Amino acid sequence: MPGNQSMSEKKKLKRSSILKAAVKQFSENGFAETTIAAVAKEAGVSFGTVFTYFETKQALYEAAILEPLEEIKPYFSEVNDQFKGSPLEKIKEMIQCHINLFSDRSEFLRLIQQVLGSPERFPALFEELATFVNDFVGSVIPVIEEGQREGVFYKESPSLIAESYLSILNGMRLTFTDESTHSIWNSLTIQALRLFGPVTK
Amino acid sequence: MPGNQSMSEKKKLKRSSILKAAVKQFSENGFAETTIAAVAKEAGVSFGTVFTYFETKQALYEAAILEPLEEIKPYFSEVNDQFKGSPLEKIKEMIQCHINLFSDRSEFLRLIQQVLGSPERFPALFEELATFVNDFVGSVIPVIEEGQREGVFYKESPSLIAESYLSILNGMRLTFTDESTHSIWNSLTIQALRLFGPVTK
Amino acid sequence: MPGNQSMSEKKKLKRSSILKAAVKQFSENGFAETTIAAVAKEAGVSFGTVFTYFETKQALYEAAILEPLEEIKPYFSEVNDQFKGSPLEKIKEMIQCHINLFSDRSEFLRLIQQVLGSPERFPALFEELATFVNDFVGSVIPVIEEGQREGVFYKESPSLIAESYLSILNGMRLTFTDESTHSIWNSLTIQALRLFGPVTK
Amino acid sequence: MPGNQSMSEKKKLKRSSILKAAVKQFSENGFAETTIAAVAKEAGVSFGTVFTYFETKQALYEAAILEPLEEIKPYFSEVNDQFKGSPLEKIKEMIQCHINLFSDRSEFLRLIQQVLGSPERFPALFEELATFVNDFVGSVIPVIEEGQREGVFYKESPSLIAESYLSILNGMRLTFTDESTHSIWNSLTIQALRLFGPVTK
DNA sequence: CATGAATGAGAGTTCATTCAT
DNA sequence: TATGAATGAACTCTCATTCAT
Repeated sequence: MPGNQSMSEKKKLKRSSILKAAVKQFSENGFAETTIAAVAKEAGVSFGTVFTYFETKQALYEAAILEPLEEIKPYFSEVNDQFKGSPLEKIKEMIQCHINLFSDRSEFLRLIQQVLGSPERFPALFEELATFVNDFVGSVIPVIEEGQREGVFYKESPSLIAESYLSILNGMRLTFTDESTHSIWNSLTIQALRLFGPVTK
Repeated sequence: MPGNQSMSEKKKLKRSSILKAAVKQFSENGFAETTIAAVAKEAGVSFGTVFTYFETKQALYEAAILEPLEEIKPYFSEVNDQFKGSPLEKIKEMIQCHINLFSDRSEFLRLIQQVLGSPERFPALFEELATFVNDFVGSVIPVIEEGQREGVFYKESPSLIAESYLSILNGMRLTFTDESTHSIWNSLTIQALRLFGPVTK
Repeated sequence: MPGNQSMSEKKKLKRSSILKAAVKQFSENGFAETTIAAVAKEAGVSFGTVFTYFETKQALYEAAILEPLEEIKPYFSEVNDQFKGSPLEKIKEMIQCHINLFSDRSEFLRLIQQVLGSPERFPALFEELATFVNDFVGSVIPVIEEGQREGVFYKESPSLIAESYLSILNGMRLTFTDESTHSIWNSLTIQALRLFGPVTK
Repeated sequence: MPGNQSMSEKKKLKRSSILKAAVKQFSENGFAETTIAAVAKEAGVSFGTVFTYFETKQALYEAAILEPLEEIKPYFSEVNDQFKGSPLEKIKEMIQCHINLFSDRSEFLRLIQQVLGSPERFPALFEELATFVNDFVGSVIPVIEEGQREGVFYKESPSLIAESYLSILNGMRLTFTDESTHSIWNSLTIQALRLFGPVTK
């Protein structure tokens, strides 16, 4: 029955508008200082409706983090396959891609940093992020090693390089709060690249 | 009168034990999910006593950030004077110093990151931190410029170098949560240095 | 839909039962010594429900005063029109009417006196009452003046007469706390009347 | 020893300055919303000192009412003896005296009205005031009766006359908040007198 | 399914009172 | 005696969650 179909569509839309509102509110005000009522208002529904789609506030918070995380994951996996060219070119492309991501999705990244900053408070989410980090590190190491064999990357522990790269990504989101200016983000690319190898130009 | 002296001593001790407890609790649980009662318990006083020393929870939070910030400030100012040797040596020393600081004072740094992550929520504190960042950048730029003239640092915008350095410092605190292992922190020094210039060894 | 109607009915009933309880509690214990919990208990609801209908304790207090004041207003306006006969008969009737009101609604009148006794504490409410007084005085003056022309009322400033009449009304509520005995209230009518003119019998 | 003497003097002064401050604060803010700290500040002492002179807040409140009441009592007793002339003259003088008292001591009278308005809250004080009222009524009745025999006062229950007189006194304090203008208070004298008998001029 | 009234646990804050100095 | 730091009872208000409509 097409009626069912369209109703299901409607419901999905409503659910995702709530989730979007949740990302916004949680990222601005944190878990505790975000009220379900504020999320509902932002999403244009009554607060009772939020509970129709998400059992508890905690569940909403987890969904607001885990679902966007799934969207982001592809950009951090299969590094060797999805980017093309020499190791240096692959990493350059990857950084460009990540920087774009980070400059666009500042709200979601604030959420990530809330979790990273409160491991005891959100253990399950933190674990999920740790796995994400490990997967990325595992995925990028082969590229780094190849670059090292080619002599273009520092002879440094590949995992350390990968982790310092994640550090600067995260740190940039804290340091450059005025997200908009893409020019700055672009010029950060080369700084990130310098964690991998000496890049003069 | 020595009585006055010792009473004032006692009071200062109590105040600082409350402040220390506040740093711990706020850093673990954030502003909203930290209760005054928990701080009081941690400090070994009744919750009423907390209000003897700090007018409101907000004031306690601000003190927990601003007072340690004052202690930290010297390490981020007068870079050119307080570190010795060539520009490369100065920066190396500076990084070593900052990394030690960051690895030791993880609680306080979490607080900083809470503020950086919620500029709208804590505008006054955020402004304070922005000033701190600007002062540091202003203080380190001459050293970078000298290193650039010597040809050991990248010909990159000095302020961009300085800010990317702060980014990696901040980001490291998020990425390496298990603070203890100093060995990791040490090996991060070289990665930070590589934001300034090509460092092979 | 009758369902809507009845729900709205139910809510109005609950709201007014809370308001009634508030009048009782506030009049007995004053603003500060009345707890929302006590009002809720008296009204047979949980204290959270009180906040569903009144935003703050202060708002509840204001409603407890202003809403009954609206009910009372008609008895103090259009004096010339609503009471019949000669000026003396009009005033006599009016006093009778007011005395009945005052002897019946002692709780509400205590609230009024709390506000009159704390103008700095409740400035908005006080202003409202001042307006009420002025309106009454303005409304009764023509009747007094007519009585003066007829020679049955004292040749005294009409507004002074009106205000002294309000004074005795208010004062009676303080002096005769054991409200019940209507006989006393009745015999007070003549005393009030004597503020207007010489009444022998 | 004169030292003792003067210390005792000093103490009495301090006690009375606290009491004076208490009358002011309690009359403005009521019992519950007056803090000991505010009284202490007004009196220029530390709040600990207040407890040196008055055991509890309640005791301070009672003293703030009962001690001025003692000062006032003489003006409400022995009416027949302390005022001179015919009954009409006596009553006229008495009213003048009371009106002066009421217009001068508005703070204290607000306290009285707080107690009259909350008999359940301050039963002991209320009882004290009831006795005061009874004593006054008993003291003034003979004068009224004499005036009635002379034919200048209404043939009305003397106690009712006395009580309605107290009512108007009390009510005036509520109605005329802007205490200062003595002219108004003076013109109120005649209105009060009209509760006793017909007074044309 | 959507709504929002009802509930009450929980938190910040105030302040009388105690008591060591 | 004077002081003010320490304490904790008590109160207002918020808000997640439930559930009847």
